[in-house]
Amino acid sequence: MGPNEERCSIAATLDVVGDRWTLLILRDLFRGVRRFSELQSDLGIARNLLTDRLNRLLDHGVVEKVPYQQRPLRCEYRLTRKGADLSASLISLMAWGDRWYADAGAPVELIHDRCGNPIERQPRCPHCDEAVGPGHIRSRPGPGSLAPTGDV
Amino acid sequence: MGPNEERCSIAATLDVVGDRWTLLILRDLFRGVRRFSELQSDLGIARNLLTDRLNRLLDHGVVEKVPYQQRPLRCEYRLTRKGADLSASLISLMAWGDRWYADAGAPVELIHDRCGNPIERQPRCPHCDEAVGPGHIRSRPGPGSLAPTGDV
DNA sequence: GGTGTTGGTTGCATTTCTAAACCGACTCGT
DNA sequence: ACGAGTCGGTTTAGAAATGCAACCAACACC
Repeated sequence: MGPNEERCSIAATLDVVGDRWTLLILRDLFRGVRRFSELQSDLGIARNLLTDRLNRLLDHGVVEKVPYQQRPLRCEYRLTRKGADLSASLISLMAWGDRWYADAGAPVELIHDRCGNPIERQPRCPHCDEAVGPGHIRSRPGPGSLAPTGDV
Repeated sequence: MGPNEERCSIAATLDVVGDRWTLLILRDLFRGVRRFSELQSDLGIARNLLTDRLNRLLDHGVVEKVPYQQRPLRCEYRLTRKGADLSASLISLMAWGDRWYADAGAPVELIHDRCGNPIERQPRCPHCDEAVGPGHIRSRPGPGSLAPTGDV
């Protein structure tokens, strides 16, 4: 897109999943909704768009098609490792919605499967062993760039 | 939208920022790009769309207009507290892009301003004191809902 | 008075999205 | 064997969103 897009991982990510429907599809896949018709009726998305978005996700290796029955051959869509790895992003978006729009409290709580305790969703500094708020994060060029530094 | 949208914080969030341009605008605001013309040329977005997206963000209280000079009165756009709070989401998206698309290493590194160490961007369990991967997160109804449970 | 900068608005062509009909492969009931 | 139903799509036509370029207003500077 713009001149500064090439070296930005946010833009790279949005090229793949930066679409309202795509993100909602991924949310449903995380929730265990995996079949075409289930996704369609759950989301209320037009069928051609659902086809298009799923194919795009297949192309990018974010989901894969897995047969759940033969004769007639029917497949469901599952997150690949790469796709599952988006959970942190969806969780962050959810955290923001919880915080700013869920007046009655979070509709859903996320918990660690092993211990049952709620999960923390803030960036944190392992060195200082504390959560790091928006105002205390800086950026600097990483191994893959020469760009200047700024605040995040 | 679909039938299951009402009580989902992800959908609520996407209603506000679930748009490719909106997320890129927010990224730029985090990076310190604040003026209309800077945003326009940096992103390569059409001016009418930029106007529209900024107004939408203003309406939702995610950004605010702050004069940076009088005569002629000119304003820049700044993140509110609510907007700044989206940093965790953008950071997660960036982390995913870094991981799956930055072959040469992350273009940008995020560090804690106080100590200069890189920030951890994974959800974690404060109880077990460890990072929690995608496969080890479960969901259950929170204080604001009656919905059934599933995996995330 | 003419030129430049900033922050827009307007109008029109192009792209994308929605809704609804249609289709192929198959199963099941009778 | 026939008709109805399910699943996973494709096609089509109209509505909405987007992109692009031109225009505009307020001012500064010279």
